[in-house]
Amino acid sequence: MTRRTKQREAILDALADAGRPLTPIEMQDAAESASPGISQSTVYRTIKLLVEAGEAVPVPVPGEPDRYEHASAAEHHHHHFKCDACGKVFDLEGCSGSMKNMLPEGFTLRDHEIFLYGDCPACAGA
Amino acid sequence: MTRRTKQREAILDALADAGRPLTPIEMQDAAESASPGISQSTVYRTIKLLVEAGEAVPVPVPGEPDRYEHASAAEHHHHHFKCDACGKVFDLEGCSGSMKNMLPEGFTLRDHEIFLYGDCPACAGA
DNA sequence: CTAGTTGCAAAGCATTTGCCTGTGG
DNA sequence: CCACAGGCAAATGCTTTGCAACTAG
Repeated sequence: MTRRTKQREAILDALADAGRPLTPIEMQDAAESASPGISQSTVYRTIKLLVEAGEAVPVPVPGEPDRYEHASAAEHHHHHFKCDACGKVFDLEGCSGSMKNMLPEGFTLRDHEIFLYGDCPACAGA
Repeated sequence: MTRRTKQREAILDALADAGRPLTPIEMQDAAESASPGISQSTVYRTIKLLVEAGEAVPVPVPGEPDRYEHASAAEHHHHHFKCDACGKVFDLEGCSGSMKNMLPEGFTLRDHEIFLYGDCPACAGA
């Protein structure tokens, strides 16, 4: 039912190698060398499959299309950083703690998402 | 150059009255009674104008289209809560503090965004 | 073999833009 | 008056889907 094809390997490898969340376009570019001519439909379909299979995790980015990261990155609670200059999203370790003190009366808390913005080392240096 | 029309008043009033960030669709619905037949183009064009004029502020929601809130709500630093059940976004007071401890070596911090998820009082009660 | 996969092109959505009519000042 | 605004519809940009050809197992 889940067949092993070079397109799927290319996409999963791209995610694993990147070490950071990728957009569908970035995945397609990264997969292009391992599987030339790979189509966008395949990229999107494969993303959906990988997410359902738990091998990839969607990373919602405020105001932008979702990115996706390899499941191994999602094993621990973490957040993300987006570079103002190059637009890349990076993983951040840790979490500043509970958000409960921000919650008004009557609301229940299930999860939270934190995004930091600034410059990544490569761009800050330039 | 900025003409006062009933469509623009309807949209600005909708934002002011809502007291929480609205999607373009929600704005159109809310403006419908004050300005029947208002078109989507007008809603989007007006949003853009209001944002440029500083009367409305975009609220980026992870994985979803932007919402917008009235400028008065953005005068102080705050974050947002999204209800899992009804999908509405609410303003939250305060901020749990600095995020600098999450930042790896070499990154610079400009801003941050926090989103909490759970149930709002209306939905949690039901 | 043959059901799962792929590529292409068309279809969907949300948002933007062009164009011509309408109207605020 | 007449330049700014509004409504409609076509155009975008991103993502999904239908379909016929292809291929892994």
